[in-house]
Amino acid sequence: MNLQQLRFICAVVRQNFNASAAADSLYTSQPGVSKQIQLLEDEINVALFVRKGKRITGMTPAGEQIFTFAQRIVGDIENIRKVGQEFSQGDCGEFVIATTHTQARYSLPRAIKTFTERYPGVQLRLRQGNPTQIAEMLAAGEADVAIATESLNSYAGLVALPCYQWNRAVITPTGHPLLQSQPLTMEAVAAYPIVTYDQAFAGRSLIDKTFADHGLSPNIVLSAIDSDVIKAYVELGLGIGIVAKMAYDPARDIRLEVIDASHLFEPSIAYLALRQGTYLRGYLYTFIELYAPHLDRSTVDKALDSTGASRALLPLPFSS
Amino acid sequence: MNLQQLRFICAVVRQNFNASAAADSLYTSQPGVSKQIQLLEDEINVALFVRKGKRITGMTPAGEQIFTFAQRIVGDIENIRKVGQEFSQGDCGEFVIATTHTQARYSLPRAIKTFTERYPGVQLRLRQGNPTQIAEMLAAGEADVAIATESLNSYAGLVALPCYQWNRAVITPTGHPLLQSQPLTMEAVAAYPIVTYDQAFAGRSLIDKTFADHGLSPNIVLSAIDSDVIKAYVELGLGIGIVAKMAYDPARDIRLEVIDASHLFEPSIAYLALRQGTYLRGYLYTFIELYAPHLDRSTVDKALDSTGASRALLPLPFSS
DNA sequence: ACGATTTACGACAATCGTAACGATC
DNA sequence: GATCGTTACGATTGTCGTAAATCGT
Repeated sequence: MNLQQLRFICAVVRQNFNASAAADSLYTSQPGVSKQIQLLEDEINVALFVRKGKRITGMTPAGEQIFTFAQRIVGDIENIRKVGQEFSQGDCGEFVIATTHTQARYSLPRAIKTFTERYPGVQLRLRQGNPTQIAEMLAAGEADVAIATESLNSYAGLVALPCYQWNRAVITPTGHPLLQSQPLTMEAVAAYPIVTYDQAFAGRSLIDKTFADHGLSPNIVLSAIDSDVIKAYVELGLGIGIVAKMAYDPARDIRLEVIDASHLFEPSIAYLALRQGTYLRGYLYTFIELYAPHLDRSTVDKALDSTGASRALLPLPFSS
Repeated sequence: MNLQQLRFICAVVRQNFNASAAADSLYTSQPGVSKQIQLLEDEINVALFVRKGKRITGMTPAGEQIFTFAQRIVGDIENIRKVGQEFSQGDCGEFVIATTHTQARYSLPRAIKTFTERYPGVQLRLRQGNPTQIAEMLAAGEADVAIATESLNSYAGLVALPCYQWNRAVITPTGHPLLQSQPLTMEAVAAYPIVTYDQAFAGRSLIDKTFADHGLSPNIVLSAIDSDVIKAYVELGLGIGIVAKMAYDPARDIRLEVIDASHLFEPSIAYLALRQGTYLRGYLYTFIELYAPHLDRSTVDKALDSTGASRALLPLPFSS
């Protein structure tokens, strides 16, 4: 048995039981992958994969059990590498944040600016995607942290930490009639065509739910994945926008006006997610605390090696 | 990086930083061990061991961190092997119980008899030792379970499950004057020379504490590690014995008489310990349930992957 | 001076990639 | 017929053990 064999198993599973794709993802030849897997199966005397003729279609029960261990092993190998870097290179390395446009554009810049100043040696990379992609990147080890509002807690093996609450605002072109209706009501909002986030983004599901709870069927004329696109179309007069309040910048958005909608929609919580059982480089703790000051090192550590049950025990983040 | 290197690290640590002993324990040459460790140190760019000249004396901080991961990896490798055996060989394999004489002689036989009948293919081995040795055997992977009354919970990485309560009895030669003093008191017991368990065995510490709490200084003329030796010396008239009640067998011990001492000493609890994070063969669950019926599979699983905090949540065992 | 670790070197084994083959959809 | 997995084989690499050198107690 050797590490390569375990890596191959994990890759084949991750690539939906496609050995060729697994070989590509590990920059090696496909026959090598097949052979090593067979060698391992011979050694432990159990078939790991279900084969239909020559095609791999799934896992045996034994394979599933072994896969969980193999996963943890390759994760630990990665951890060992990180410890090595931490002690040899100190504050150098690569740091990949998987996040959504909204977070990247509006909530992260301040923390990232301070971070890059403090750690000039750390190569910072932002990878954008929808919440599902983000969770997959994190789970696959392609990112060190994931930051988003939704669907980070559904993935097994990930731990989501609440970072901050945020509220929504309605944006309109200047001089829009909605600006007169104070206080703002759901009914008033629903009377106009709406531009807002795409499904599965930035709490869109909560927006839908709130309208539904009021018995309203809003006319969503356009949905987009990022606030800037939404703002652009609102400026064009396509409709009013519902966006994260933090996305409105009075200095820049001179052709838009904003109406606070905190009282209409429940606040959403942005989460920062980590893989369970990963070794965190020192600068990662610093970054997390810069981004969400209540998440200090010991809090993160506690959440990280708990089996997820303690998520509810985490301190509630401040409201903003 | 490869598995052998990680095995070597674990062995060197376990052998108190003696590379030669580590090599022996893994049936390989010592230069190979040194070389592989150096290669790994080069690869991750960090010294793992502190060397005084050419002698290995300890670990660096990085080494300690890496060691914990290496340990888990080699454990998981073992787990994978076990899964393989479980599915390929079914009810075959080796099963090592590390335990004390008292447990082996008096509490285990019934469960073991049923077990061996049900699993004729399983090679059962009993390894005796004092509680510390037992815990070490288990931690080192030389045993699958450990069963003892004391000091199994002190070891990190082990999970101790309460199995049953047991009480003590005083044994005397036939016709001993102590048999007249009913009910039995601590003072009456302390009036005679005593033969009982050795330090660190079978709740000896509790016996000492109980005497001390009564302000008594008993005359312990002999201490032994097993009940049979104690009984032999009591038969010879060396003194009265304090033993586990289950150690008295009215049919065999015809030259001895017994007085229940359950009201004098708090009951002790026998624990069954497992390594955290180990994969348990199916027959192991069966054995545990045979030995302690309240420890069914799901209870054991829960205790096994919790971080130890849930020990207190386990159901209290029945009294016997 | 002895025990323990590192260095050097040679034999062996394992892995990897290319190429060809067989099966499945 | 295109994709996917297995088999075959040669080149390379890496690992292991013996022997010798070096260091520290």
